[in-house]
Amino acid sequence: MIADHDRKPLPRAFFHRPVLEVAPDLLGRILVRTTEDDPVELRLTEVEAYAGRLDPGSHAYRGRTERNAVMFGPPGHAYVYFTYGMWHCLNLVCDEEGTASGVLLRAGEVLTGREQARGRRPKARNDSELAKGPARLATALGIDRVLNGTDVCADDPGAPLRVLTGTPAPDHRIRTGPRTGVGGAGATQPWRYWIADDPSVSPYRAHQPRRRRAALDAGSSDV
DNA sequence: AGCCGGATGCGCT
DNA sequence: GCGCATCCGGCTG
Repeated sequence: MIADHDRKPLPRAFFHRPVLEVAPDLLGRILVRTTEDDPVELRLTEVEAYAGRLDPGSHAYRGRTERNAVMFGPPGHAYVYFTYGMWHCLNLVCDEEGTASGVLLRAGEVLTGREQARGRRPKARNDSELAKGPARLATALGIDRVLNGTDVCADDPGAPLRVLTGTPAPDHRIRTGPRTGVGGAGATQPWRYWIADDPSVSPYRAHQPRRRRAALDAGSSDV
């Protein structure tokens, strides 16, 4: 259950701060996806910070392109990208306009609209798997590139995507560690944040450099 | 319970 | 062309 006084949208000023402040502060907040069907509401349990031009792990590291343009825009908007040929991931733009930082929403606990979420994620074996992982979260909420650039601070209760106040996670329940699947110079910063012992948090996976075909062929010398 | 490969499209070098 | 802010199924122990 979500109390009425926890249902206020986060003001744009919330996102108008350094990404390393915003990211942990998003834990425990409520993400609401509204469609023609029942809305799905989830409590954020895991996020990652991406620090734009300063961050080799960020899509914005090499500057502005058509794809990452939203990251350079005003805070409080959704940056949605398509990856691995089949998945979408959702980020929230932070900092000031012109500074391309964002927070990747990696996991959450579905609170309402479970039927909707389950319909979109038929392979989830239990409720805690509905949004365990960034692409699963986007799938469970029916998020795709159509929502790229959406204002998540809109006052309109019918807006497609909103972030509500919820109950922020207390500091002593927040854990930090390296970002999942990020390699190279971006791998060292502990910019992944999650709520301790929450069953919806995704397992950590280190970056896996894809071996090239030549290396694979050399490995199987007997044929 | 943990590792590995395939699926699959597109952005960027 | 390469590699990706991933997920899932199938394999091994």
